[in-house]
Amino acid sequence: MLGANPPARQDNRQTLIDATLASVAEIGLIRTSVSEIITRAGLSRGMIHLHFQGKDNLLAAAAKHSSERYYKRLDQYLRDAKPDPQYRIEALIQCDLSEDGLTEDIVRITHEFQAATRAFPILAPYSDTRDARLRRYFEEAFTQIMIQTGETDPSQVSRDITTGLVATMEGFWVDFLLHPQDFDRARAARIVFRMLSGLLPDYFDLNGAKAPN
Amino acid sequence: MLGANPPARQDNRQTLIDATLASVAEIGLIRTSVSEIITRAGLSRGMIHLHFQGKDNLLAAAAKHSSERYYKRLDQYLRDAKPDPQYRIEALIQCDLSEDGLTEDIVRITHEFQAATRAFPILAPYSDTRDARLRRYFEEAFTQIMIQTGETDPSQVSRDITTGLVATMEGFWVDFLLHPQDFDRARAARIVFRMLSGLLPDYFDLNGAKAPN
DNA sequence: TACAAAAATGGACGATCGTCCATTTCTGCC
DNA sequence: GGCAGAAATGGACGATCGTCCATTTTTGTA
Repeated sequence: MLGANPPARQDNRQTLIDATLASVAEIGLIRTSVSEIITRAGLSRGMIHLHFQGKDNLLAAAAKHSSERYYKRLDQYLRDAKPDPQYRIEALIQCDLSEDGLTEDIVRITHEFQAATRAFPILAPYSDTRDARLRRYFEEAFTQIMIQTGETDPSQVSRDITTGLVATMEGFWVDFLLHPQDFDRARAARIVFRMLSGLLPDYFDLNGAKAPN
Repeated sequence: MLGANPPARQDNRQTLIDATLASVAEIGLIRTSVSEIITRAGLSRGMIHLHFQGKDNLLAAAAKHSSERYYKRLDQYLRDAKPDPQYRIEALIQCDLSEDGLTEDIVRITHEFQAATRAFPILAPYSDTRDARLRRYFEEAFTQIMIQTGETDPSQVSRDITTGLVATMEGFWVDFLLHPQDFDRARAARIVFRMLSGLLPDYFDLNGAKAPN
């Protein structure tokens, strides 16, 4: 029957995606087999073929879901931030280091998919979107600041600062991945703001964004 | 016979390690099977068991070899650097961004092993040694600088700057991994030195280390 | 040259992989 | 209640996985 129980169909689809992400986070992509996924999902083998036509498409859907979940959090932090660019920048940094944005599961999943791009080219579109979106938001905000400061080449300087900042945030994720128990979110934020206050002392101090004098 | 042809034995051992690293770089750890390795090495299946008792040990040996290769380059750059801490720091940065230190193969291998730590716990000791050694060298040099500047808490500040710098370098590696063709080594170095010159303007400018005034 | 030990070979093994499909179960309408 | 048709099942399939070992080849010494 057309449209018969579409919610249930979507439920099982999502259950498979959730089980895949849970498995990737817990035992890694290498050990995430079809059997492992369907066991975690509590469904039968055929479901993967029915919903995704194969394992690769399921992995892609899982990567996409993980990526979109990250976007949503980022946009939510931006909506809650003051409109001035330095506060938007602070919001992005805090989001990327927050307890709900940077979890062991999330950072593991992100890095597993990043590393697996070579073996599963289908994952490529979702493997660096974190960087891409974060970069765009940062760059827009820094360009606003550079225009305010009367910088002669606002575009180049904002691109440089953005690249450095994104790299630093990415590096903190790797740091967290390798040493989750030693990682200090507040210290990481302080370090980032120390760096920014060195570059833009009128807009940042060690505690974060500040109102221009 | 005891000691019979030990060079050849070591040759085949190293051939297996090289083949493993080449496979990991080219097709990823997931697709790096025993068959793949022995085909690349031009040896027979049994050699892995003979030399390494199993695939896991071979992977660990490959990770170790890759890690030690990184050390050697780092130490060579340090030996060639001027003794002042800012020049040592510059040397470490240049090493980590150089054309022989940061290649597509190396960065892929590094990230594959990092991500695989969960599936192969035996790889853990070699997965974050890059960070560890780089961190130690940086911190020693920054501490020297902080003592020179009369900083009240040289240890804490140098640790913070080191953590931020290592994170940034790590992030550039991820950046290079995802976009090797777009990556600009000189620009990456400039960005790092821009960051450092903001923090320590007496020791760095946009071009790198400078002699204190 | 003959011999013993190490090195190297490559096929066999059971386990597990991902895919596929014949079958059963479920669901909403006539 | 009967009937499509979709949803879901789970076993079968060939391929490939990593391991292991009986056998052959190579090597250095006696």
